[in-house]
Amino acid sequence: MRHSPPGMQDRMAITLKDVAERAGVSRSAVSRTFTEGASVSVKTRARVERAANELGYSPNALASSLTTGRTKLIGLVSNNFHNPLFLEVFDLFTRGLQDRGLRPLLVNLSNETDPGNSIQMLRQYSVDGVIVASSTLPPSFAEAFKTAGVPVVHSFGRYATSPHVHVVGIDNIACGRMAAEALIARGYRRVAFLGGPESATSTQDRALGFIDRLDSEPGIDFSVAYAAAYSFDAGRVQMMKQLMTDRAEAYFCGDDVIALGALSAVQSAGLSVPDDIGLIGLNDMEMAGWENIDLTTIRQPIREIIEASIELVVGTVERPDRHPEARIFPCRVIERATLRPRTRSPD
Amino acid sequence: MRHSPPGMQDRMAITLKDVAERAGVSRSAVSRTFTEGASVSVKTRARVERAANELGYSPNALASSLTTGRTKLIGLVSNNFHNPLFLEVFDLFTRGLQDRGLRPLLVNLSNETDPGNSIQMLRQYSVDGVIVASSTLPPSFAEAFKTAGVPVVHSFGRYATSPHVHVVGIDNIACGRMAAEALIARGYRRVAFLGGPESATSTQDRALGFIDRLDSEPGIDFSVAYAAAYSFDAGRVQMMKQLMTDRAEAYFCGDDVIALGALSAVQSAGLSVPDDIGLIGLNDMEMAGWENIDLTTIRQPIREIIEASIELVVGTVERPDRHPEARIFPCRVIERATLRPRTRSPD
DNA sequence: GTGAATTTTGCAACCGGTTGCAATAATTCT
DNA sequence: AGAATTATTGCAACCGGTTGCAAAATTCAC
Repeated sequence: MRHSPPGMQDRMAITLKDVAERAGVSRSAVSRTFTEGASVSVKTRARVERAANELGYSPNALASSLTTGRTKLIGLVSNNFHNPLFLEVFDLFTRGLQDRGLRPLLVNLSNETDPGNSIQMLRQYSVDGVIVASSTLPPSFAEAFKTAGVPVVHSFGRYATSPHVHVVGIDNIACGRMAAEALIARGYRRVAFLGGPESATSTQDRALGFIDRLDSEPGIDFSVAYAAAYSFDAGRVQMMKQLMTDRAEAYFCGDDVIALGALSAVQSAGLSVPDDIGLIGLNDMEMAGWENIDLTTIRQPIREIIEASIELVVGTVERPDRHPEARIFPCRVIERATLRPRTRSPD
Repeated sequence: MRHSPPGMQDRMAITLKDVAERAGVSRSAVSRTFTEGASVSVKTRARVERAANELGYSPNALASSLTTGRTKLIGLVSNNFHNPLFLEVFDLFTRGLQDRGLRPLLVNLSNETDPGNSIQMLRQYSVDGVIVASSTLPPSFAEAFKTAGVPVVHSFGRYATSPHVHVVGIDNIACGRMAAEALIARGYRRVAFLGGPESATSTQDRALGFIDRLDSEPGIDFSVAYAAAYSFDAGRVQMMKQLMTDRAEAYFCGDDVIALGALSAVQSAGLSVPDDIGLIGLNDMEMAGWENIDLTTIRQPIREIIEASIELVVGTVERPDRHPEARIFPCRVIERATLRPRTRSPD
């Protein structure tokens, strides 16, 4: 009664040995049948495959990882679970990894800021590599993985001239300049940066570039403010404050989701965009293109960034001593409806 | 030169044996030190822990799974990577699982519809259990896991009176009725259902309930339409069509994200909400509360659903023969600004 | 201090695979 | 056909842990 009746899926899984016995071959033969490029005659292979099918066998990836040293597990760690952009990011990462036969082990470090725990747990699971997908974590976070001997890529990380780990992303300083440029070209004279959290390197760099470009432009007034997080609420709250105090003609928001929050604040205040206030975001997330939002923004090529990240992590798994690399992708302004038209033609 | 200098992290990981040698005890002793409730004297434990710290040892979870039969890996499978609600869902799932020492292995089946591959791969990785988080997959999908002997919970799945697998979610039929009720109470006489994909059980049930309630209400005209997906674009496109043909006074949208698409279409057409057209969504995703959206909607208690799902999958891992259960959580209307005020008081 | 009861410990086998190596079988060449 | 070469196969050890069992060490009771 307890022992499953014939034909019924048994509780415990079928193993190599079962297949070997059924096919009348050694366990090695079975193993070889399922290993790419191993030496098996067509005859045995056929026999094994038949037996395997009849039994419904599929090899245990974890057991084999023990000897091969590869789990095909990739840690995907992020702390961005409130920015809708990251749904797209997770979509692309999971698909991209799956397409290469890799499995994402998702780590949410919304609370944590210390890499220690994540590193420990990801090592326990012998992940082949790790992708840190976050622009709000410091470079040291990703570096800690490297120090621990885990191949790592920091996606959306800070571009350093001599990086310690692989970084894939954009040149945030250049983006800041680009935003300044866009505002100048539209004749705005009083502008401001409405950034994400000040501690994020991405925010810092965007501010840097923005300020740098404006400094070299005579007759422009500008200010800088930071939202508490890359989130709608934080953007809205911060924009509310701006509206009460020193209101600018146009804002460069450090992220689309902050721009959306700002937009909401502006509308609540009974002002209109772009007539009263201009807004430009950064990212070009899906929602930015929605017709009732229609946000002018700087597009960050996330598909390319994610593809490159995966490629890089795979490469590093194969050659762990590979020299750290920074892959930076160009951004460009997407013209929509939250800035007034250009008054100057492009340079 | 090749062999790492003392003090430096060696390429290959530290194993049980290394620790045992250093501590001068047997491998069993080390294993026991790291196993909850095993018999070790305080003295050996101390010795082992010291050695382990010095070497930076942490046990290999995969190797131990081989004998314990538990990986603490939970497959989290979904096909909803375009509905912002699911970023919240993933956030809550990953956090909830992590808090219990479980690791989510994320599976994106945006393309796939056949459970075969996912089942195979999740079995290869010996996941302890699987959570299918989707309202657009048929019950048979989750059942296939069960048939394969994998503990499974279907979150956001269809409520069946005699379920074959654990289901956690809401009573979609009741929600449909609730929506109808809300529209009736506000005096709308020409109403419509603007659902998600017709193949999704959630859509079907919401339609069912909606129609059922309206059928029993004299003097109400209603129609039914379906968007191609649970996405903004699909909602917008479908609403455009509605506006060209038989326009209703108010729409029950099968999901918030569809409601947002519809809202966009309405606004593009130069109409206003709720003056010209009323909208009620379903889910109450974060964005629905954003002040410039302010969508009236039916709240689905996702925190509770996710908590229950995790609890249920954990329970099923412990007792695989546990009787399938349906946990249904109540929903309620969240009053915001996309329906005109009630004309009747609540019953 | 002695014997019994209880803890702690190590041995060895096992979890489900992989792989170097030597033995065997199948081909190829002369 | 026989020797030389090449392809296939099984054995046995190993990957990094766990665990039943019996031996050794402690603790307890008297």
